[in-house]
Amino acid sequence: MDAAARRGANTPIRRRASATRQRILDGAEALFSRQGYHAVALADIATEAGVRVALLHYHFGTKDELFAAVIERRAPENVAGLKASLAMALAISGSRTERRAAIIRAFITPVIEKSMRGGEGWKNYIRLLARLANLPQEESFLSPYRSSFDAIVADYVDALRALHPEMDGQDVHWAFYFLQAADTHILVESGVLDRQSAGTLQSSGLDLVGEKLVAFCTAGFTAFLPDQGGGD
Amino acid sequence: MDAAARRGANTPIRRRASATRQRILDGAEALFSRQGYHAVALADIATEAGVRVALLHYHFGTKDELFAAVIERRAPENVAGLKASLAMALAISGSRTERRAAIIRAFITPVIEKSMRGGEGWKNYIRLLARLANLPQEESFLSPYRSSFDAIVADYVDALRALHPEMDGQDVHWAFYFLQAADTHILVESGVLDRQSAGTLQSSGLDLVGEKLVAFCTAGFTAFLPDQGGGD
DNA sequence: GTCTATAATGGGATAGAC
DNA sequence: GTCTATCCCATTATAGAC
Repeated sequence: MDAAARRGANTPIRRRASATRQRILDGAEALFSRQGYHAVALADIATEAGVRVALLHYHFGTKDELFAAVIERRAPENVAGLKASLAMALAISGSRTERRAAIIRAFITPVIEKSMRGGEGWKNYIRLLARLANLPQEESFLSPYRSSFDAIVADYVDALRALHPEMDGQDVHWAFYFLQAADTHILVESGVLDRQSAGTLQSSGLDLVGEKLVAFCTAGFTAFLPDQGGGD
Repeated sequence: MDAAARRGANTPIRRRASATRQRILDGAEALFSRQGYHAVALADIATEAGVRVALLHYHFGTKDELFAAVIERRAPENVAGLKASLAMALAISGSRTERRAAIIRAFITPVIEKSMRGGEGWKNYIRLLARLANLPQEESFLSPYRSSFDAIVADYVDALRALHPEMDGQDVHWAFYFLQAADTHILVESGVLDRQSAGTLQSSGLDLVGEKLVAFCTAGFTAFLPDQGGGD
């Protein structure tokens, strides 16, 4: 039986099944990202997706496995986006400060881009990842995703080290760590900024937040440059 | 009946009750900080505290109320520490960069101090607060604590504004927002740095992390200073 | 693939004895 | 104040009809 024959026989069912799977993943993604793993019941997800609870088990197995499926669905595209973004940034010329800013921007903006203009699903996915990044070591969900993400982070750190050979290698790690820390926090949209600025600033306007963060972090790196006099 | 008589009659019982309450709070604090609200069962807390589940209800009511009690126990001391720390920082003289660093350090170090040298309870408490700070707006636990914390943050922002009148007022908010974002992340001890640096750096050594973060953020603020040429 | 029905356990909360 | 016993609802997961 060749591919065409197989598809001819199975397409209608496969289509519907696949659509159902996507809707379940969408619902799970939305709820997990807003309430966290433990606060969400499978019944909630089923309602959100407009299906019966038994279907979740049929398509994905246990709750843990469904969660993992949510994480893994968009992971490759997300990592690929970061990889491509870094490659483009490395092609940019200019002063070292400009090139440093380009690398940092290349890390921050693709994720914001997906969150702001990738549709509701991406927005939820990014928030979910950011949430997970803010969990203590003890809670180790998403183990599979971590390795590929850490690998791409290593590429960014290497790029910054190559740009600043005069900088202590460990300090580059520290700086990038703080960058990531701030980045993951803003992507959760905790609302602290909105409250503390009494509404004059909005943390949900991620485009602006991202640009401000790039500026802040680019300047932050200068803390670890040797000769930075910085007097006044 | 005067205070002495009342105490004379009730002290033994009150003592024991109070000790029990503290042990329950300690256990709840430890588990909530490591696993989050929803992942922790009252039975877990009871076991951790070495008491029966019914006692949790007797002393604190519902699970929500127990959680609130955990937050509120150390909140006043924590806020008072930040307030005192800011006052001391404002008395420091030096260059504007030095004074900016002093204010930033005054925000970061007292919390680290409590986490590192305040005993296991404080360590757990700080991690719990940091966890909560990384939650989306939707999940609004700790509402009572927030207002007092936001008030002290406002004091820090005001101090930085006074120090840098040439800086756009909103940019000061942005910078302090990023500072807080990075700070809350490191206090969770997510372990990302440890993984990404292959163990050569440890995010659990909060004293060092704090000093690096102060340096990074102090430099980060210069992004929003008007005339910063920063060429190379 | 999707449904109904149900098993099996877990978890928050209360009553009442001591 | 602390204990035992228990209620009752929520939740995960499976079995089997369609």
